[in-house]
This record gives sequence, C-alpha cells and structure tokens, in this order.
Amino acid sequence: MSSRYNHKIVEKKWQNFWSDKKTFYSKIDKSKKKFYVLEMFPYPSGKIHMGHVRNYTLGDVISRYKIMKGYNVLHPMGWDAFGLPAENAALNEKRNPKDWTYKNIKTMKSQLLKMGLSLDWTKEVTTCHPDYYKHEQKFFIDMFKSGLAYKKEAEVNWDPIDKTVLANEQVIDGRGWRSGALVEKKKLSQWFLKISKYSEELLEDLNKLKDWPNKVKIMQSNWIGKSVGAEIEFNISNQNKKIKVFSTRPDTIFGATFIAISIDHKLSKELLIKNRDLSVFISKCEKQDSDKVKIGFNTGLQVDHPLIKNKKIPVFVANFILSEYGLGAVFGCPAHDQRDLDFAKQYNLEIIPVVKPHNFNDSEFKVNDKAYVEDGVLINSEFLNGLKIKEAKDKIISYLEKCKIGSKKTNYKLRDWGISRQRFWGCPIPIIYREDGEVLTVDEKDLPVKLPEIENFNKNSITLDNVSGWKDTICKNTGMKARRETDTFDTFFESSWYYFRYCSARSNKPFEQEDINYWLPVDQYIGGIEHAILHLLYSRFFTKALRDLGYFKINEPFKGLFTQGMVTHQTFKNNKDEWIEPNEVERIGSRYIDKKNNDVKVGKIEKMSKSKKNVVDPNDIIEKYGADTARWFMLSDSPPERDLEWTETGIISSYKFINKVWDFVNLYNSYNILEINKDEKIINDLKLKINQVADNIEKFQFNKSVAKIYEYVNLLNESILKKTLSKESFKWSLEKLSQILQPFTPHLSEELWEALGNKNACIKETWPEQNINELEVNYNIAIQINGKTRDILVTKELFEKEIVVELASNKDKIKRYIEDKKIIKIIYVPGKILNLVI
RNA sequence: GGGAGUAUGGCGGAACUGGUAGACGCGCCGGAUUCAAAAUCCGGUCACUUAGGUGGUGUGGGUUCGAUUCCCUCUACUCCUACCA
Repeated sequence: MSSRYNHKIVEKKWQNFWSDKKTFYSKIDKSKKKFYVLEMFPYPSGKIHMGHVRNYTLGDVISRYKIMKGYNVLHPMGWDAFGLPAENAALNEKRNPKDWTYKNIKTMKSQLLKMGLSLDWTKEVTTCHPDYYKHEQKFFIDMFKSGLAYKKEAEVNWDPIDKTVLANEQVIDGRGWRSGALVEKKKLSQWFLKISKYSEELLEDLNKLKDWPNKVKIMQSNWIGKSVGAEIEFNISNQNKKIKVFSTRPDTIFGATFIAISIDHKLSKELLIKNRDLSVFISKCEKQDSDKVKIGFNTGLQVDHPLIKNKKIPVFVANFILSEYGLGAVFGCPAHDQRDLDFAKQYNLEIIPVVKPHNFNDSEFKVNDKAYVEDGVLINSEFLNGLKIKEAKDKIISYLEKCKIGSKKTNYKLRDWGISRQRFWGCPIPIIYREDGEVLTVDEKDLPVKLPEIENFNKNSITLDNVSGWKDTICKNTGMKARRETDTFDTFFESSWYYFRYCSARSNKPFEQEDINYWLPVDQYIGGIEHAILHLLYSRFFTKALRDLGYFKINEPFKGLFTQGMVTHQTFKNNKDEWIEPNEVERIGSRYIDKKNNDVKVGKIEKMSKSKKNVVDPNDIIEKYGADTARWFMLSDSPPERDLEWTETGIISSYKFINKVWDFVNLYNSYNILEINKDEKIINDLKLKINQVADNIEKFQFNKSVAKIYEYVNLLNESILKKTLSKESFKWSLEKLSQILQPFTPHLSEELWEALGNKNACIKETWPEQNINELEVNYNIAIQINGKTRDILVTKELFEKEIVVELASNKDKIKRYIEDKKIIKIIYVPGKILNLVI
C-alpha cells in the first residue's frame, strides 16, 4: 500500500469503479422510500465554473447521505442546451450551433465526471435533441387546442441594420449589440401561454411549499401581485359613454378629482383620430419610457362623479398609467396616493383629504407634499364619514354594487408568458399558416418539427425565418401552400419540464405514468436564487397545466427547494485601472504587487466573473488538489445559503485536511497499543460526533457537519498521541470516519475504507447512526451568581435541584461568593445552569 | 417609493426553545523537527487587568435571575422589485 495519497490515481480509480459497477443507476423499487435530489441543470456554455461545483457538491452530499440512509435515490443530470450563446458562437466561429453545443456538453460532462458525483448518467437529457423537444411540441399543441396557448401582438426589440429581433440581453444601452444601431420597438404577433389563468392557484399553493425558503415564496407572491379592490364606472358628461376604472382604494372615491387613462386605452385611441395634439403627446410618451416625470394631456372631457351630485371631474391621458394592468384607467385621489398627488400639483387639480389620522381634528388635517396612505378615519365622505378604511371599503363596495355602478374585483400583476423568440437555436413552434389564413397545428405523426441542418453561418444574424426554404410547406389535407411558424420557444420552455423527463428519459412517451407516480415530486431541488421567480414559477405553472391536460396528477413539482449563495473572489486592479487576474498578484506583507512590481489595488469581493477577471477555473483546482479537496472547501466554513469566498489559503488547508486523514492509515499500520481499558470515553465521544454530523446534514448546515468531522478527527488524533486508544478501536474509528466522510469526500472515503481491509464499497454501507440512549453525555452546568457564570459543575447524570445546589455550594469558588450572604432565589435549568441570586 | 435580509475576534463563521459567547477552520505568535528551507507535528491566540476580576455580539434603551437570541429606537450594508392604482 502506498503511504502517500495520490489524488489523481485514487479519484480516477473510484470514478471508474462507480461507473463500472453502475453504483448510481436508479430503478423503481417500491420496497424502498424514494428520494429525488436534483440540481438545476447547466447551460453548456463551454466549461463548468465554481458555481456549478458548489451546486453539484451540495446536491451530492444529500444524494450520498440519503443512499446510506437506505433511500432509493434518483440523482440525474442533463443539459439546458438551447439558447443564445450557441447562436453567438455560430456567428463568431462560423459553425453550426449544434456542433458547438455538443462539443461543450462533452467537455463539461468529462469535468463533472471528475468531480465524483453520484449521478445516474443513464437518464441524461439534452434539450436540443429532437427526442426531447418533440414532446414539448406536443404539449404546445395540446395547450393550443385547450386555449392555454394563444397569439397576440407584443413589442419586440428591433435592430434596423441587422434586420433582426434582439433579445433583451442583446440590447446594450439602447443599441444593438452587433450593429450598434438604435433599437426600435416593433409590434409582432407572438405566442403566449395563459399562466394568468393559474394566478390564484400559483399563489395559494405557495402555502403548501413548507420546505421552500420564505424569501422565494415572498418573491413569487409579489410577482403574482394579487390585489383586491373595485371596478367603478364613471359616466362621461353629456355623452352616452362610460369609463371603467380599477382601484384598491374605493374608500377614497369622495376624494377623486380626476380620471387618468393610459395612452393606448380604447378612449385614447378614439380621441387620437380627431386630436393632433394628443397624437403629439402620445408619441412623446412613447419615446421617454423610462422617465419618471409624470405628464398628462387634458382631453377636455369630463365625467360625472358617481356619488356627488353635479360634481364633474376632468379626464387626462397620462404617461404613468399602465395599459396592461387593471383596466388601464384610474380615478385620481391626490390626497391619498403619492403618484396622484404629484400629478395633481403639476396640473393644479383639487386635493381633497378623505382620510385623516386618528389623532387629528377634521379641520386641522391637510395634505401638502406627502399623500396620506396610513390607516385612519374617513372624512368629507358623506355616509362613509367616521369609518375606518377597512369598514369604508366594505361599505362603499356594497353600495356601488347596489347602485350597479361598480363591483368588487381582484387583480393580479402576473401577465401571460410570452414564449415566442425570433431565433434559430430553439425549439420550433409546431404551427403552420395556410395560405387561406387558417392557423393549424402540425399533425402529431409529423412531429418533431426539426431544426434545419445548415452549415453556412456567414450572416449577421441567424433566425429560422431567414433559413431559405425551411418555412415553406404544404397542408397535407388540402394540398394548399402553407408557411411554418418561424418563432422558437423561449428556453424556459425546456427547463419547465426536464425534471419529469429525467425519470423516463429514454421513453417514446414524454414520461411513463409509473415513473412519475414513483419519483415525483422532486424532494430536494437545489439552485441559484436568480431563478426564484421565472424558472420556478414557469415550472410550477407547467406542472399544473400538464396536470389539467391529463398527463398526470401532480400539483407541485418541487417539494423542497434550497437556494445556494454565490461563489465570490477578491478583485484586483492594476495602476491603469484594469482588472487583473488573482494569479498575477503577489502579496508581500500588507502590499500587493503585480508581476512588474507595480502596486495593485485591492477591490471588492465580488461574484466570480470573466469581466472582473476574478475567476478560478475548477479544472485547474481539481487537477492540482483533487475533487475531494475542492468539495471539502466548498462545504467548509460558509453556510450553503450564503456567499462563499474563494481563497487560496482555504483550498490549501482543505488539501492538508485530506492528506492528514490519509496519514491515519500510516499511523494505524505502525500502531501497536493493544489494551482496551481506556477506550470507553473516547469511543463514546466519537459516537456523539457521528450523530452531530448527520443532524447538521439534515438541516442543510454542511459547514457545521464539517466542523464536527474536524472535531472527530481532533479527538481521534489526541487519543492516538496519548495512546489511550487500542488498535482495534483505532480501526473502528477510521471505519466510521470513512463512512461519515462519504457524502463529503467520497474518493478519500472509499480509499480509506478499502485500506482498512473492507471488500465492499463504503457507499453501500449504512449510515453509522448511533443510539443516543446508549451514549453517555456529560452535563456541564454553569454555576452562576446573580446571572454571572462563576464556575462549571460537571456531572454524569441529571441530578435534582437540591443535589446540584449542594454540590455547587461546596465548591471553594462558590463558597467565597456566598459566604454569609443569603440566597434569595435559586434558578435551575437541568443540565444547563444553576443561578444563585444573593 | 415598496418588500426581504444581514450586522459576533485580524478573517470565514459557531452558540438548541432566552441559559458557559467566540465551537470549527483560516491567519498570527511561540516551540519541536531540519545543515537549511518547505512540509509536518506540539502549544497559545477577544480586549483590558492590580491575576482576583472587569468589559465585550453595529447604536441607544426596555423586559428578565439571566439577552448574540425577545421588544422598541437609530445606523450601516446587501438583495429583490419598481408608476401594478
């Protein structure tokens, strides 16, 4: 046996072992409890980065731990393979995005294999493969037929030089990323999914997600943005027309002093025809969209206040009214809404307070620069006067309903999901437009609609639309000419159902009932917080939509969610204010210098990014120190949900730890203490640590598990130095160490396990849970005088109060404090503290 | 503007339900080993101190026998979101 630990040989050996023995291949086994652990699948951008390493290490700890706890674990991996970078690379390198993508997948897969992850690669899924995307084309057809998918006009970013639609990330400071042209807004007919139909369910079911971070649930809840209010009709004076508005504050209706409608409200469009000034105003609004200055256009129209006789209020078209929310029209109550107040002051509109704070007299209360939005009492509001806001709301709504001029109404911010992308490297939308104007879905037997295989990418943009010949087709039923839809799906479409596909990855059907019923939902999903809203909300929606289309009966896809922190690193700048890489920086004392001996500015600790040049390549780290070292470092110190700062000293100390553990083998081989009489205490203490490691894994606090393993190792080391451990117990301790290390540093674990003479793999062992009732626990009772700890009493049992007081009083130190003083009060918390108040 | 969160040694972080603040790791200091260095090993490491103690968890207050933990005030930072009526 080699006495030195060679991570390259050892890690390769066990990776081959797991692969040869198919250790992590999963099959349905109804005799076991299942556990589905999943990390968010990667986009194959080229090579893995530290964020991936952290993500997959966290998942692997859970996976291996659950395996050892006897669960039947599913832990798959795949590729989110459609997307813009492949198109960019295609243009830059003049090659097919498919080749580029598959090349990256190959590279990244080999890197993942080197991490020693417990993945089931037989379930690998690649979303750009027709065998994957044909199923989502079918989903889309079902959605179309059931009315969940529909077409409507929507704005896109248009590059007038490259004559292409740009994704948001291709617009930099309002200009096209390649051409530099000013980007224009253009309206196109595009596909949408009716996620808004599920607003209430998506909101309501958040309550069921007990194992999700609160933060994420709050973010989704805000995004869905439910608000309850009323719709109210205003008659336009002297006309037989109405304007309907939505308000969450119908209680302030008596303070309404104007009506504001959006620039593309139906009424605005009507007025526009005859009013040139209005059209000038509207085009002005369209240009300065991000501007927060509120401007309005007085239409000259007035409406009758529905509750105050003979009161007329003006109608404005205003830039701050959203056309997509509510009814695109509001009544303005300047006294109780800051936006309305800003607007009213600018156009000299009336400000009538209708709610006053509780501690004011009616006549004293005035609104000046700040709208009053707190709770209070209604004033100037006829029959609402004296009521609190909540009461006034209820009363006014029932009044409006009685008079048939309004009704209670719930609104949601959540808007339908626009899934059309005018791109090339995405899943084609299976629709054809026949020459007579009919919109038809592609026949199921003709799926998949495959992407064209083209080699020539010498243009400035690639989209399906400009691939010659691809879109021309015929309607098979009629023989009429037809044109294919050239939009592709948003790539969130693929990631909305991949976790279902994993469990039936090679099936001809999208998934098998039996697999879904057994494996879903995902028990533990792990990924970055950046997906808190879109990906996770779309996936939840997709699950509910597929359920309603009859695919299965699952309501929620992810039972448990964990959002990990980022991997960060120190940044550096040289004397020309350029970012420089950490490996070009040297530290001498408190000074940092570059290779030319110039001073280097130490910047903030930031997320690793190429632009700031503070990236550490996992490949280099694994090569140099090994996967176990990288994994151990990822798990040490930083709690998984917080940011982790990558440091050179940190990785080195992890490396030292790996080697230190291995050195125990050498120590063991030359160890010759045979007597076992001094063992009991140390074994007892080690057993306590083993359980603490598991407790912390269960709580997702791996940094604390790591600390407990250090304590285990320190205890072991100490007793070996003191020779209080027998050889037999030494062996036992190392075997247990192998087992508790398995989730964290699996290669080291197996190597150590084997070196101790074991034939079967350590991953096949049961987690060494200790029966806590058989373990001896020492109680350290803090003896306090007036709440200050003065001494520690160590006992082996939980004694009665009287006994502890007696034991404590006999201690010299305590005696000195008590002396002749009288003990007024005794507080005893069994096993923890004894407080004597004198 | 709205929402969420964080604050503990030189650093990352522990501290259960209100019960010994600083576990564990890094760094630093001292020592052993070595021709020497690296590596390794051992010991120390919150501050002050009259060596008995005293102070100490962003600020100021409160509740309590006892507060990093609960309540109120203020400050700083981070993230999300943004004219959502």
